[in-house]
Amino acid sequence: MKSDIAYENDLNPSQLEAVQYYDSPLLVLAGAGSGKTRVITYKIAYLINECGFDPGSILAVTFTNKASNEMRQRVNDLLGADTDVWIRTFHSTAAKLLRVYGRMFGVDAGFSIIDGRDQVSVVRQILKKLKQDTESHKPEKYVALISRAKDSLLDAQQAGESEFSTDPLFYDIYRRYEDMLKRENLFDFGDLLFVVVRGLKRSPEALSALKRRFSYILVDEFQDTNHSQYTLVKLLAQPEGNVCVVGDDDQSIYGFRGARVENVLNFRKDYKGAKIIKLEENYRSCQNILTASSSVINRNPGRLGKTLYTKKGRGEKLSFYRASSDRNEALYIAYEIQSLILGEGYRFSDFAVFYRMNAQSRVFESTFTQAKIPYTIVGGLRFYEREEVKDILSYIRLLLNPMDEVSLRRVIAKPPRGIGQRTVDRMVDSTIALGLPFYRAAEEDDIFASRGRKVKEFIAFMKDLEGQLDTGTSSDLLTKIYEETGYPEWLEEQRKEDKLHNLDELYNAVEEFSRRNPSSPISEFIEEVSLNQGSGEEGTAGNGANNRVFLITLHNAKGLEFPVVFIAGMEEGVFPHFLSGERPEDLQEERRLCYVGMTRAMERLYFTAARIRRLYGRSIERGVSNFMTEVPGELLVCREEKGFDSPKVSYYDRGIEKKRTAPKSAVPRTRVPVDDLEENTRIVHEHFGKGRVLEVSKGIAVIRFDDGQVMKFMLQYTPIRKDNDDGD
DNA sequence: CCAATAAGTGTTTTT
DNA sequence: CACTTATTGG
Repeated sequence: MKSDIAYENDLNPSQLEAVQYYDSPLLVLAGAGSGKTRVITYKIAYLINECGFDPGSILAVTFTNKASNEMRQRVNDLLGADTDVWIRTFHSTAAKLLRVYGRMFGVDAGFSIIDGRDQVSVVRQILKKLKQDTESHKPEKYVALISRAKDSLLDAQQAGESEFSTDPLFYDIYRRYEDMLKRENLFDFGDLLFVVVRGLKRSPEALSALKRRFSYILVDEFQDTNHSQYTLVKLLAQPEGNVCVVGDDDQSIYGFRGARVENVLNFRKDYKGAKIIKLEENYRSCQNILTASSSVINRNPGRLGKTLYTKKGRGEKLSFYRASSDRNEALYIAYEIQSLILGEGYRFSDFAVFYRMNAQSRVFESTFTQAKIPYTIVGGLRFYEREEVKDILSYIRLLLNPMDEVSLRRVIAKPPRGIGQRTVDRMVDSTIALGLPFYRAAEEDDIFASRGRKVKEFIAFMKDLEGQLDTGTSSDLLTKIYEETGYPEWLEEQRKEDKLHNLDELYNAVEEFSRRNPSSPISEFIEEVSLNQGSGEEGTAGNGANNRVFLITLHNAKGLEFPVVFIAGMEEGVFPHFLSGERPEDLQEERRLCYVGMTRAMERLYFTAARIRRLYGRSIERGVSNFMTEVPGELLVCREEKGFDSPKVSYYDRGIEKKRTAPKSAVPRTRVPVDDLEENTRIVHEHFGKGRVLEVSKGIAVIRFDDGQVMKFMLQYTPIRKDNDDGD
């Protein structure tokens, strides 16, 4: 196929240089919105079309599945066909290598992958065995330590030798954790990379095999690489230098999971003759947004420093709104979205709401549902992490890997079948002692028999299901599991409609998978969902397939862009998060996160805060985030919520002391008095205060508020009423 | 020894 | 609020 890509036309001079350069290792310092994905995708096309690289020998790594899917799509569009280029996340690259070259790496390629919550339950198990209370020794803390050790390529012994932690208990826990995972052929996320890197270091054959396999390597979001990821790239790309990394030190936001910005800063030292190209023209944001975000990020010391510029106009000023409560913060955003749609012709999909914590999404979900604003939640409690979905998947995992104690413990009492903790402990002990999967061990050890019929029944039906594993389709197997476990009936008894619905969704997902990959075993489905944690049907509401507002954490927002962005929860303690307050580098990472959020916005950028926020069942009053003071005042329009009666306290929050609060539904209550609105009527809007009606037609009112703002509202959904001040 | 219920508690970000 | 552990009744 002849190449007809207009490189010179489609790319600016720096981008073009980055695409065409391949004489030595290349570091592209790409500012926010400077077209870095464009560079990577065009470079892949260029390598194939102009330099004669075999597509299958190019490896392009990203951090999220979302990013890799998008990149594949764009490469396919450029090349006009489905490409063989390896476009994968780091973890999926490592998993694939281990599945294919398991023997070379000395691992059993039938391993299962466990997620963070499984890790916690393993550590909890270990702490129990060690008779340590989980109050003072939090499992999560040890999981984090273990993960960081693996990121740093330290096993339990090496961690001990290098005094990785000051907690002496840690090494014992880590060692037991390793033993258990090994015994059960389980890999956590950190293992995937750790085992590959260790294998490459130990085995020159493996290393040279992979070097032959991959002739060029591209890495996206290089500032987010941890030590093991950095080492993997280095092993594959040194000394040949066939590598291009793209990153932005200002967007490093994953320090908490071991990312090292220094990897960007040190690239030139580690790769001899490395070329550095900066991309500084921003194609995304208006000048005001760019200026404001630069002003924020400038507070951070030790940056490489870039000067971003744009040819776009100044655009609107940024806006800050402080609501009285989290609920009213969400309402404000809902009205603002409706107003911009009516007044400026935006669509729902032009908007995104960013927040620091997943817990903040709930209030937006309920408020948007009420306001009839369709939304999509990205991240949060993902589909494949939901209890009922994980339970069913665990049955499959247990069938695929009968040594998997984590899955066994998960499913054994779901639904309850008369087998408890104590019996499982015995089953597991026996399994360990005999080194056999539990349903083989049952034949060797009458401990199982002594527990009577219940255990035998469980084993019998698991054996039966095992027999079904290789016969029939994946969806047949799922049907069988639904039938034999009685899980759906169990949910039905408890009236868990949502959960039942999720099992239907799961069935659809499996069926869809079978259709897409007719010859693939169900293990590949499990692999996909284990690594692709973000995919699947997310929580959605409203109709219209793609025209939805995005609700998303700041971390997940990286790499995306939206015409209008709301950054919610701009409160000290929420953002920056109070746990990041201790060390200055943590605060700097929060600031980079703020920068990432701000630079997603193309045309309009709003900050919002709540004076009082309900979180973890408590209502707490908080001050405004210090980040707000870092946005230049002349670029920011600030407003505070105005209530119906009092300028400060809203109506909704009178019952902060856990007394009953105002009626749940704001919509019907506010609809009443507006029917007779006409031109020139004085009104009060719950959030924007007093104003005058300029125009009313088809249920939409145009209002000029006393502070000069003109906004449009759908009367049906807006808390507005006639101003009766004169009368009283 | 199992399973349902009550009480208590900690509060981030993700592959 | 959501999730873990302690308790009690079977």
